[in-house]
Amino acid sequence: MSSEAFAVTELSPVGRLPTMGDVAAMVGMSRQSVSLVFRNAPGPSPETREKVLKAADVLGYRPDMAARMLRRRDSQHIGVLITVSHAFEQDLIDSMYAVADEMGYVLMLAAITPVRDEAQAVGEMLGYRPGALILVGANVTQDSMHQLTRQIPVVQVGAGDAGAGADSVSTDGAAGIAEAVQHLLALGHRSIAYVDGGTMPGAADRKAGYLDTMAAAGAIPGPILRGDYSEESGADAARRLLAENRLPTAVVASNDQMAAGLMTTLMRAGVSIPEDISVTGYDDSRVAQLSYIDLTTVRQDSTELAKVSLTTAIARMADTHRQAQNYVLTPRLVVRSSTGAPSPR
Amino acid sequence: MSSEAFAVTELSPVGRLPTMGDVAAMVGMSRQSVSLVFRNAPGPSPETREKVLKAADVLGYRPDMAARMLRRRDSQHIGVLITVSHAFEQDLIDSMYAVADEMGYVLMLAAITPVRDEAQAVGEMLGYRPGALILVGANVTQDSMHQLTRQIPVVQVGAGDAGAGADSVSTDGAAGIAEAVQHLLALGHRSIAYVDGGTMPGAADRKAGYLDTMAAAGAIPGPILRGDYSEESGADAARRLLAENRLPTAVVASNDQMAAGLMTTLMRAGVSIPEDISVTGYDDSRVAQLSYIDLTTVRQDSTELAKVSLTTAIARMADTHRQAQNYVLTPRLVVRSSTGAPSPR
DNA sequence: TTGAAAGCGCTAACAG
DNA sequence: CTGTTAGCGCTTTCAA
Repeated sequence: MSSEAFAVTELSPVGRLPTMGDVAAMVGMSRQSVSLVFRNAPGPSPETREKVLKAADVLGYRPDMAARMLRRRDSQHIGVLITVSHAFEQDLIDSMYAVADEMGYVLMLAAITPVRDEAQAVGEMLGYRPGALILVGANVTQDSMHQLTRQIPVVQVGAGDAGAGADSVSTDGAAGIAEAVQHLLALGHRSIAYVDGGTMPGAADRKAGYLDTMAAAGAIPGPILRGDYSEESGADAARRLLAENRLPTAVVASNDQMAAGLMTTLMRAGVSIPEDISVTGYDDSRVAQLSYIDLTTVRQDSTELAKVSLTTAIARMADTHRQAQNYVLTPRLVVRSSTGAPSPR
Repeated sequence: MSSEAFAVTELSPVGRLPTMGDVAAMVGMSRQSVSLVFRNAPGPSPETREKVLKAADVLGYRPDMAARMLRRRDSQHIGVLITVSHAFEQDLIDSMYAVADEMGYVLMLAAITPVRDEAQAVGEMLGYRPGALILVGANVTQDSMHQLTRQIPVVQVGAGDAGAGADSVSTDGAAGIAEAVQHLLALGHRSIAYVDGGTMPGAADRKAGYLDTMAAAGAIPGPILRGDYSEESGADAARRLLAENRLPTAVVASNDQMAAGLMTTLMRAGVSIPEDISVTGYDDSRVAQLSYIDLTTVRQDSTELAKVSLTTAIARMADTHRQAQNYVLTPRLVVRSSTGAPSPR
């Protein structure tokens, strides 16, 4: 059996990958011992481990994940659903891979795109029987979520309390936006516009933070401009502001991408930032940190979000009967050059 | 498939997903018949198919991909490696999902991130034994590529001829940039700077297109600014231009993101586009199409790239002995408002 | 169209 | 540490 396997590997231009048996044969041991080595399970001595790993390296062996997934009782796989167009999620994924690796779990990615909605992505992911699902900034209805959580542990990240039996991890949007508004109020702004995120994840909380803080300070809120977390909707908001006869002295956008679109559009129209108008964002994603945006924003700690999401998912896999938890992390204002005192009118 | 992708009628808090046997039992048929239905294989009558699918829907059944992958002789899975931070790749993934679905193949995604290099992503992907690997804008050394192509068919997308036994699909970078340069020359520009992509995929070809076209027109090339396809490196290039005592009348950037960073930085410095300086990009990704960027750029047809990449991968899976092919698609200039005639000095 | 039997590569339980 | 036995959920082959 094993010698035949070697022959195949060497002759064909695209060789079939070796199996655990090939590795075992090479080091003169049983498949089971090799299995123990690759699972990091107790048993094999350090020398044995090294010998096995070396042989595997020579052969180019890697455990077959399909076989492993099929056989394992407890899934070590976690499905992650992402929207590829939101800057913040990229940072999150990065952190998630790191954390998952450290904890001995494997991440499987599925993308939600304009032509491929949540339901499709979820359905495909379920085919792999992951131990849990992590939804990053996904828009799932309460109904679908209910059905989903009956089948598999679900952790929703970055979109507030998920309800419907799902765990959730997010930052306190109301508190974050409140910090941004207070920062502007302290600088002396009273006329502060807001760019809303509509039905996007977390948008409702953030808007509430704006309204409450303005009210508490006795400032008149508005105008409130509609948006959808995209750069273009931020640019639209800017155009609507420019169409008014007078600009507010500051704008709070409910995410960085809209803030960037808004800022750049204002700049193109000859409006200086922060001299003529101050702008804040939310997320502290890559765009906020670009030198030519340099946006005062509310930082979500992506490493922490990733860590909490994964530990929650893993805890839930171990005990499927436990209550759904809602973790709310506290965001932090990061002041950059897009905000300043209002200039006298 | 139906809209009720998450349908299930299970009672336990997190129910085990049903198997093919459960579906078969429900409709009083054999597992094999159910299997035929789910594989869209000939045999079962239309009525049988419908009955089976309906039962599956009620139970919330989906075929176990791990089992399927393990047993199938010919893999229907294709691994796609992506860098999550390049705007153009997002469009590409979108198209790929659509094309793969249409052709009956399943895509598995793995992300290359700053903390997770190509080798790691490739290694993980190989564990799933996909039929082929598609590398989107990846940076793989000739050595690694050689080892890789010995194990599995590889298609490199968007980075020119891959060599080392890999198929490749890309657009003609030299021709594309040549079009951009000719467009500027026709407008009357003679002083045209270039923002290079360094070691990034496709950068060498694009640069050659710039140099050759300038030479052919008898124009003196330069300055050539180094970059790495990131917004920030475009911004850096802008700062370096601004530090000179006089600006060129036009800048050709080797991708859209650098063009965007450059444009915005120039605008912040009070330089008008296209009045003071014209700017072109490459890719026609989402950023180029933003209303406040509205960049003249070289369009890569992501749908076509996706289609050719997948058909190539699939052809190679069917016949592993066939020669590696290098497909070169012709890009097309898209003129927007970031270019115009040079203003008299 | 269906049924029976085999087996993909691995993990898991147990006795040595 | 090894060997044995079993089986995850599916596809495949062959025979009915």
